[in-house]
Amino acid sequence: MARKRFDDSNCSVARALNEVGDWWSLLIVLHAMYGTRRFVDFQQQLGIAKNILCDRLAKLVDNEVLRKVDVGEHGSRFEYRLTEKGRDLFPVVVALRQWGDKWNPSPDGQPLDLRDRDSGQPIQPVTVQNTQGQPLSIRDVFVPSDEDKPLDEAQA
Amino acid sequence: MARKRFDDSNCSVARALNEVGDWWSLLIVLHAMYGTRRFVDFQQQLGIAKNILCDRLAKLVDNEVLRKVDVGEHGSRFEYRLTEKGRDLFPVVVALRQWGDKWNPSPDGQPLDLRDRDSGQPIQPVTVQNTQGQPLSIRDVFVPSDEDKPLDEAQA
DNA sequence: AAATCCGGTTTCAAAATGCAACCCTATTCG
DNA sequence: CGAATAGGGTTGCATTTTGAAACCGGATTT
Repeated sequence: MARKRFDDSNCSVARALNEVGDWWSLLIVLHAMYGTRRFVDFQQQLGIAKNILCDRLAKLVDNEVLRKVDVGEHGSRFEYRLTEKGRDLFPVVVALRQWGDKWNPSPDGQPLDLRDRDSGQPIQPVTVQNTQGQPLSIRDVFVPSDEDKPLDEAQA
Repeated sequence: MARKRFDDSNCSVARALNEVGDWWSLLIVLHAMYGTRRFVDFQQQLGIAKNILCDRLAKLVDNEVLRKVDVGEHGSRFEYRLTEKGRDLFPVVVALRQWGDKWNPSPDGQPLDLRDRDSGQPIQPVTVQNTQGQPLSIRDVFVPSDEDKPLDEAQA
């Protein structure tokens, strides 16, 4: 049968994965962040089948992660641009990239080097932080709950 | 034909997605972070088919995101526990969850409330930051490169 | 002894995917 | 002008992946 969907799930991670959780969508968003905007460019850079690319772009547009803009210059030209919602995936993409760099470094061995445009300094590792800006591991946090139930049951 | 794989890709996001980029793997990791450890519990909480769960758990173990521990208490019992590599996905999961909460809030309307165990205060939104701890948007960063080539071509 | 739990494997139909071949509109090349 | 090419898709079809449910085998509870 079909892949299970989570539209109605009350877990926001599941709902998020429903929009950008398949193999291609997040890579498309990543490339969009690096400046790719046109159909053919996505296709060539990703090596994705055209029908799948069509489908994913349409879904991302439906989900308002991308906007399809008719740039009527030369015949039918369109650009797929990130919306604010799409740009808001920046921390997710960077965190995932840093994780990949750390645990599956590329043979070529050049990790992501993103720099602050103002200072020219590299960015910091993406972390979960408390109000003081101190990094928190999963063991440093808890889910508050009326009945003080364990974490196992406080989620979805 | 089959889904394309990125094992050999020189893009660490692609490699990361190869390990946790399918529909179920990241949800499994999420539940593991909330404390789920046993096969049946994953199965019931996620509503995943058993054969798929087997496959995903095995892959996560292969990729050293989970460790399979034989807790020989009652017959054949195993626990799947996060490794350090798996725990290191914490910022990714939290960032994704915050994104989901922000842009696709649940009907029930209760966003993630994770709190610092020490202070009891809610955690901050996960952001990309410069060395001073200031949040950076995608427009605030650049990829340094020898030829100063545009971002479009500096990626993979 | 019978029923149940745990962790799987097997079977089989229904999707999702990838490749290649088309299509239509424009633009450029000779 | 006519032909070739580029952009952005759609269609067909074979290969995989997925999901539901059935089955399995050891151990445990009843």
